[in-house]
Amino acid sequence: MTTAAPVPSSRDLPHPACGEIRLEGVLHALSDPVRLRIVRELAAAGAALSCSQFDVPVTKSTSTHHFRVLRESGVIRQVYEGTAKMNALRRDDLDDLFPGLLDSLLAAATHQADRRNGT
Amino acid sequence: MTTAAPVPSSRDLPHPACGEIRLEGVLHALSDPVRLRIVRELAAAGAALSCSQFDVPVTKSTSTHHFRVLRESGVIRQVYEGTAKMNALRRDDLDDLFPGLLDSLLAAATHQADRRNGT
DNA sequence: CGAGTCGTACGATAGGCATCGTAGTACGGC
DNA sequence: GCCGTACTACGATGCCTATCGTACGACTCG
Repeated sequence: MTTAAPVPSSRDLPHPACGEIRLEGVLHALSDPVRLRIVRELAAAGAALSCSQFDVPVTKSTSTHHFRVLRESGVIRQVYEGTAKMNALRRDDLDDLFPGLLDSLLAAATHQADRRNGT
Repeated sequence: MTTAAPVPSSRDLPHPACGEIRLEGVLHALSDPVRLRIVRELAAAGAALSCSQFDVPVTKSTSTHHFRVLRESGVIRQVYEGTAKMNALRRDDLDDLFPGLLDSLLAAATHQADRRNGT
């Protein structure tokens, strides 16, 4: 099981409540190519991933920055698990707030990537 | 009639071709509250509007800037008609490139506005 | 032609932000 | 206790951008 053995490791991170998530913030978060890529990998994985498992073309400190932007805008949820920091899409919250938006965005990103890959 | 007598008035404006429209650019354009508001008004109107018909809380020169960002990102199309500059959503192009995205975005914006208005 | 309206161009300004490097903290294993 | 790993915090830097005011160009109407 994935949701029943947290042991959340004392360190906690601030997340916006559902009511605090702003559409503009989500769009801004996803308008950066690096962050869009992170979200796409996260959606493709369908599960939480540690920061180091992502394939992004920036240094660690920059990627820390991007993960924070994603968390503070409400796109992902971050939880420490030992030395690793696990990242998960807030799909349920986003689907509740903005029905269909996340799927459209992911589909659009895939569509665009396919087109640029020459079909 | 409104759609059959162009006489485009010599002044032409550069627009990105469909293939040049980037998802990141569209999201960035819509991540600004002023521009999101413009797009919502445009979608609600369902027709082209002149710049001065929008209710935005910025000066003219700033609104010129926002309209240009929207045009250069591929979200709207701008055409001169006499002294007025008509703005129209590129709904067909966007729907073709990113199916369902625009509708999800507009629905999300409306949903959020309703929630903040206290239903 | 002259005046008024609509929108632009340009410069200035202030703030935001993506990026990096370095130094440091938290945790797990030996 | 010590070391390695994972990630963070902080400061610096350079770019982008949202905002404005002012001066100007394009067009319409009298």
